[in-house]
Amino acid sequence: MSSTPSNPNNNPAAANAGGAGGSSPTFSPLYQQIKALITQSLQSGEWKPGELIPSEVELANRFKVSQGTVRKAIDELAAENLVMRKQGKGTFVSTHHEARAHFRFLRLMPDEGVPHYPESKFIEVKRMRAPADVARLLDLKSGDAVIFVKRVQSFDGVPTIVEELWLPGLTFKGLTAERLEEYKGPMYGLFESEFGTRMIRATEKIRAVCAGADDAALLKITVNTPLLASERVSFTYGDKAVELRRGLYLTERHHYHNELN
Amino acid sequence: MSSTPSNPNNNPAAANAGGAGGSSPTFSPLYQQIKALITQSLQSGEWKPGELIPSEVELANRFKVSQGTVRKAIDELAAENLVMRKQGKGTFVSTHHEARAHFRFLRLMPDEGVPHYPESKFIEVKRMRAPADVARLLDLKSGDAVIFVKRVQSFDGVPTIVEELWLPGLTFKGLTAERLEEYKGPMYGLFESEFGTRMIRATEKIRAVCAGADDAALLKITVNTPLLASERVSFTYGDKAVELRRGLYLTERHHYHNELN
DNA sequence: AAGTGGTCTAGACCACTTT
DNA sequence: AAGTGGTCTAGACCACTTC
Repeated sequence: MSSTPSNPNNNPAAANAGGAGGSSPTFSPLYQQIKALITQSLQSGEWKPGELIPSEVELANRFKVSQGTVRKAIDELAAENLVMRKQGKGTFVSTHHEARAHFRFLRLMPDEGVPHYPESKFIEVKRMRAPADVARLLDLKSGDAVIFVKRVQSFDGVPTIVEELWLPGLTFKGLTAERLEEYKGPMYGLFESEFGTRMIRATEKIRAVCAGADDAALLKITVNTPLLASERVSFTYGDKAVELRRGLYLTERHHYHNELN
Repeated sequence: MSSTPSNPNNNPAAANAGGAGGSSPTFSPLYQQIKALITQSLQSGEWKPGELIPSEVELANRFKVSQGTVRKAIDELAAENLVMRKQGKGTFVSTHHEARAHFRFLRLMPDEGVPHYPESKFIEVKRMRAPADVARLLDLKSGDAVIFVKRVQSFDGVPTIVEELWLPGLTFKGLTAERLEEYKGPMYGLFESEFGTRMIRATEKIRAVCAGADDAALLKITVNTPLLASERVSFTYGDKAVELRRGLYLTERHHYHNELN
């Protein structure tokens, strides 16, 4: 009946994820499909951390959808910290080489003074076979190759954190103590630049423990000093676990900061 | 030049927050103004926790803006957990009387098994004058009346949490031990229903400490057992602090769970 | 001036819930 | 059938950045 030329939303299926059209029983909103396509380009490295991604208009043309649909997709990616929007300039792929990204994962704050990044001293870096518990958390098979890292971090020369890390050997092949020591800044920045693996999310379990003899020596504290113990599993795109990190935090001049929303 | 009748976005100032129009040097997007108006209605109790708020169409008519603008305002309120959308039914004011709300603030999870809410045993409830540190965190004057609460919480009969709370006496006038004891469920639910004060956000500082004699007795553990110590300040609308809570958590069969995004 | 993201509108249709 | 939120489009204009 309508004589107006408008014929919106014929859902041209222009942006399907490349599967066989029609046989898939699962449907999702267009903007979710667009979001998935953009995420794929991020994951594949088509657009690298720190780089500009195509403008909303260009993506809308490419995917044959309206700018508003692309916008909604990017809105969600921005909310998940995968990209950052800058008015007048464009949308950039998030990177760990930024002050603002550092404190998303470093939650230990000084009781007084401004937060800053600690210095690292590496105690041990070696290849080994994954123990059962590590393999389970990293979604590997027991005995698979992993890289083990142990380090102490200090704030203003005061040893405060002892950390042990396990990384999948396949993903981080070639990681050496020298490379770690010469790199300044968060490890996640190195992982992103050198190994193309970007941490985007993590879960953490925290408890209180007493310092053992070894850890007490490293932190220069007395045995049985109470410490925060954190077990963190980090994930990259596709919810793939790529790091297990167990840390002990001295909380005499620092605290773990959290926001409950 | 355009002959089309469309004259959108003349920004009719229909939805200004009631201030003197024109003299204010600060401008904000329309949807932010709408969001502020809706928040005011939430804060004033015009729409109470659990209730349905007016539909998007009705709010759009009321504020003389498009439905899309109201939608964007509500989108943000939903992201902040102030309201909950339910397709086909409407938008509801969030409430602490819900299973899904409980675990936003209770982060202590069992190492094994499904999370559930602990039972409370109240040790002490009294009115007192705010010590300096409490007053500072609650934005009161030192010596102002506060209500002090101390309780022990148990999971399956195992004492696990010792908590001390300080509440502004003015806001929580009439809070008694009896009322607390007969109430089942999270305190935030009681605060919301009985005192019209809804917690919407909190910040937390966490450290590791050793159990002292008193706390060890309450938790039935030995002195010097390591415990998680949490200091939480909770806020209601307008970033007003309304609770200080200091908790000690036994983390032998539980852990503090956190998601880093 | 041109390009980018940010806001706002108007209208269509869809999915879900209730009557 | 009517009402709600959810998706999608098309187009206008604004604010900011760069050329």
